Amino acid sequence: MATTRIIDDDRLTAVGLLVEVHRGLTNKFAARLARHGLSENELEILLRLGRTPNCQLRMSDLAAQTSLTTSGVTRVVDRLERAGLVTRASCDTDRRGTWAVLTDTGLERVTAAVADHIDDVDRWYTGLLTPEQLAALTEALRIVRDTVRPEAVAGVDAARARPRAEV
Amino acid sequence: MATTRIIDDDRLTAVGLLVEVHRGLTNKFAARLARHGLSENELEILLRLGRTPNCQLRMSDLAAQTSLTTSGVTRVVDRLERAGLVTRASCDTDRRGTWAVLTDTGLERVTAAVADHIDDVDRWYTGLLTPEQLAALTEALRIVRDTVRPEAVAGVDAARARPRAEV
DNA sequence: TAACAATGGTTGACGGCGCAAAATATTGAA
DNA sequence: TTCAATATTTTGCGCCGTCAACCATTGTTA
Repeated sequence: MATTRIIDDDRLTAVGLLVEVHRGLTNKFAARLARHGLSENELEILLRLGRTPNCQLRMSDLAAQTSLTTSGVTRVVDRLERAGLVTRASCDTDRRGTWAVLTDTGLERVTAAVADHIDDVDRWYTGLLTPEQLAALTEALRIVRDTVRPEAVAGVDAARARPRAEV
Repeated sequence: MATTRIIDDDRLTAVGLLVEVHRGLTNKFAARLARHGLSENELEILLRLGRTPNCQLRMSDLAAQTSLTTSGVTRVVDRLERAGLVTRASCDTDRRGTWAVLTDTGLERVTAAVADHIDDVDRWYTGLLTPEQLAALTEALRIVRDTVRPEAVAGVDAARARPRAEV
């Protein structure tokens, strides 16, 4: 029982803060997203598709970008397809592959959802900080991201949906 | 299908970064925690208990601090109890209430786990930044945390396990 | 004191996601 | 050609945590 003091450490509270902020934001965002019938993961997938020239991406690319498992992506896309926001198309050049393709209604839906979402982001996150604070935050996060999740860095740009870049 | 341009926004990438970092860190941490037989949530609960003078906290307090549901806390504590790291004790002053009490082996376990964990935190997070960068990051996060999750601010300090602070 | 709302905690049903094993397609080598 | 090794996606199973319904206790109001 005695007194314990190992457990208070600055580094620990630093991550703690990050985790708390993440959870807090997630909760704040969830409500409005739900009004659009979307979860955070679903929004992210739709976004990634929407950022692409042809509005399509291969399942494995989605998995790489989102740090969902491929199986996770399968299920999310299942739901989105059932909702009519995405369709699957088989890949001509490699018949193992599958494209997830954003439908027109999918594009409309994500556009509307994102508009609202950005309001929330501004309200609960970026809008709370001075430009300098935000810049510093972003810079620090980018440094951590680059070493903790290097695939994603490549992923964002290398996600050219057209001829399917070899990895 | 057409060309899409709605979807690129600085604010969006700012949250995206936060989410990516969180996921990345979570993944990095999970491996070593698993070697201690703990999940992130389990570690957090043990930590909160360990920080307390009597190594005990009420279920509802744990829920408030961790932003798990009360039912979530019930199940985590179930597991921890099954593992012998925590016991439940009924509360004399309010017989609805239940204390979660850290056992001696629980304290040992969390101490060992935290030591390793801090290494990871330093390696993948705090150690990557200059003191100034870390300070700026922490400050910005704290601002966001305070508005996004005000309960937690009170919670951390008001978590005096002794006579049970009224909320 | 009786009646009833409010609080603390647990339970059952359920959904989301990961892991590992399938199913299918591709590539390379003998 | 044929067979092994590899790559892409899906599926079976199980864990974890939420939601809503529930029981027990406490506080309040009359």
